[in-house]
Formats: sequence, C-alpha cells, structure tokens
Amino acid sequence: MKDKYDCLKLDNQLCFPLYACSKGIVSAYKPYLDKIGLTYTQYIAMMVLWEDEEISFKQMCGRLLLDSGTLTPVVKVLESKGLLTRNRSKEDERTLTVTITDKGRALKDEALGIPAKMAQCSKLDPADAAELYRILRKMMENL
Amino acid sequence: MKDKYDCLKLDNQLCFPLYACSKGIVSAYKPYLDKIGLTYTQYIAMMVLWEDEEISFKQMCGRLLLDSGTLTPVVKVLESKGLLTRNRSKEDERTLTVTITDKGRALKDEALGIPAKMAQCSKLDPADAAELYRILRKMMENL
DNA sequence: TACAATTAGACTGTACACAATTAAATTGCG
DNA sequence: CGCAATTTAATTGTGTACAGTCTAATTGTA
Repeated sequence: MKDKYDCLKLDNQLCFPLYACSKGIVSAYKPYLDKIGLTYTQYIAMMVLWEDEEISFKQMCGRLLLDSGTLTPVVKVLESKGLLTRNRSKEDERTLTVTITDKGRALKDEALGIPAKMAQCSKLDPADAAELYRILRKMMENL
Repeated sequence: MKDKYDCLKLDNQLCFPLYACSKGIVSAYKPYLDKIGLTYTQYIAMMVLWEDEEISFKQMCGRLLLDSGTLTPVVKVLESKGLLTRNRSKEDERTLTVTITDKGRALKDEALGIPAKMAQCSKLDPADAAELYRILRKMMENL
C-alpha cells in the first residue's frame, strides 16, 4: 500500500496546509480590511506604526520580515493615503524614518474590531489556537 | 499594563506567524527546488501530476486551491519545460486536460529527497509537526 | 585624510495571487 | 428546437514577494 513516492503526495505535506491556511486567512481578512481601505500587507505595516509611531524603514522591514523591494511600494502607498510620512534622517541621510500621521492614528480605532472578527472566522477552539501559536513561533525562530 | 489596543499588536496576532512561516518554508525550499529547476508553485503543481498523471485543469485548481489566473501561467511554463502537455478534452472543448510527460515523470525521482530535507530544516520535533498538521487541516476545512 | 568596505533604500526582473471580465462551449428549460 | 444561463479557461489589472543590482551615504582603516 505504501510506496516510496508517498512523501511526495500533497496530502502528506506539512508545507502545503501552511501555505493554504496562510492564503486563506489573508483572504478572510479582506472583507474587513476593505472597510478601512487597507490590504493585508498595508494592515500589518500600520500595525507596526500603531505600536511604534516612529520607526526606521529598516526596522520596519525586520519586524515584518519583508525586504525593501516589497515594503518600499507598500509604504509609498500608505504615504499617498496620508497615513504616514517618509523622511530622511538628519543624522544619517541613508536612513528613512517612517512616522504615523493623525489620520493613521485615527485608523487604529476603526481597526479595533478586526482581530475579534478574525478569531471567530478561523473557528479554532482556544486550545488549538494557542498550540498553533506556540508551534508557529518556534518554527519562526528556526527559519 | 494592558490596553484596548493590545489585540492590534503584531506579537498578539495568530495570522502573522502563519503568514511568516508560510513564506519562510517556501523560501527554505528554494535551494532544493532550484536544483530541479522548479519554483514552489510549480513543484506543488507537479505533485498533483505525480499522483494523478492526467487531470483536468479545473480539478488541478481545486486541489491546489489556486484560481485559473494563477495556475494558467504556471501550467504554461511547465508545458514549455516539457514536463506536461495541455490538451482540450474531446467530450467538452471547454475543459483543458493536463497530462504528465515522461520527462515530468522522471523528475519525480529527482524530487524524492526533498521532503526529508525540508523536515530537517523546520526543526520541529515529530509531535509538534503532527499537532501543527492536525490543526492546519482543521483550519483548512473552516476556510 | 584618501579610499575600500559596508550599509540603507530604491529599482528591475521574475513569479505568484486573486478579483473581475471576457469568450467560447455546453446545458437546461420553455 | 432556440436561447438564456452556466461552465471553463484565459486575460487584465492591482498588489505582493524576493533575488539581484545600483547609488548614495557612512564607517573603518592604513
């Protein structure tokens, strides 16, 4: 019944459900994020600024685990929406400082209901959610 | 210590580690997939054909949870690499039948070592890996 | 102090990923 | 039978995502 190719079956992969769930969750966010006019990537970028209102672009890349090629256009779009400003640092002209605006800060309150809505939609019981969180955190450290 | 905005912190999200691990695993595959000349998306598409050597395009989309806009170019690239053929069904001209070639079948043996290499790289103990798999599967059904 | 090495962002090219639309083929119903 | 509704891929447009490259600014060192 078992053959040497079993390890190549989609159903036996750990990576595929991970990849599918990641896309699934991001798309589940869409209706809620549409209401506040953000994409998922823009949302997590704003999340960084909701926590630290001023941060260097480089640090932002590190927190989000995104490279400059991805984050540069995202931050420019957020700037064009008036949610943040981009300025070169006085001490080091290479460094780009990203700062939240009043409008960006105001959006925080609009986003407040989203995490609860998302928790419902995954339909995981709290124990599974906690386990998942624990294992994914461990995995992140190894990658 | 706790404020109402805690739920909007990146560290308190379940989605973000999921999204980060998904990207992390896919990028961990890269060196191994480079050796056989496939991207991750191309790899999972070939996985479907390694299991079912002939399948309709529509079914393939369903198995991979990808829509036609994503999979059409992927399958065309795999065709150009000579790993599969694309043919319209005789019974229903709308249906595209995707069939593995000898070259595609041969690639299966080259890919055989990859899953084991990936299991090492995630560095999860078997118990955690099994738990993760179980929870992600449950989540997939709910999404 | 010159100048090599490093660092920070931006840019280019390739590859997804999905929503929305389109076109062709087929089906179903009056 | 005739035509509206449905189905299947393909296409278009927007938005990531990352490798590789480039430029400008800064740092380290002889």
